[in-house]
Amino acid sequence: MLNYGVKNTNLSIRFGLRIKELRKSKGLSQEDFADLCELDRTYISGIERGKRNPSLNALEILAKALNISIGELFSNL
Amino acid sequence: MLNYGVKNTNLSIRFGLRIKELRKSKGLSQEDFADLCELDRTYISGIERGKRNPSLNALEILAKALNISIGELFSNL
DNA sequence: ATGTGACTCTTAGTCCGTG
DNA sequence: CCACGGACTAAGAGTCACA
Repeated sequence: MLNYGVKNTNLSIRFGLRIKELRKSKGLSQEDFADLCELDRTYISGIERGKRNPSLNALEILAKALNISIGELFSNL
Repeated sequence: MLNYGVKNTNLSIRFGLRIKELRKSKGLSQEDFADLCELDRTYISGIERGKRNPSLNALEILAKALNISIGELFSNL
């Protein structure tokens, strides 16, 4: 895999912004959203800031909490 | 995160089949495809068998090698 | 309400091989 | 050409105290 040790890749940044936008459109705080996902608040924060590289499993959890498909997580990306 | 230690989740199985289908539609062997992705042959094999839980970064690599968007990886899923 | 560094534990992903 | 395993290193999951 390329990009060893590099956080803040373009994709993770754009993905984080997308999650933030989707979360806000539901009127949820990071904490509310984290509870919905049964994930830690700081983990959500890390994703939204592009500091995390979530797994397929995590994507599924995020999508379910937002009531959209995984594919839709990547619309406008 | 729930589902510790559980491989073979429904999603990873379906996703693996989707990757396999997309790879074959390009007439590529697992090894050819792995080389294209600059990923390990056994890792691709694991993904297709639903034994792996690829990261967002890995999804991007797979999508690029297949010349489709990440969202399209999840069409018909 | 959120950002952030640092931490432990587990997994992602590699590299060697076999049938 | 592919499924599958063992052993390994780098990175992700998940959490905390503090700003």
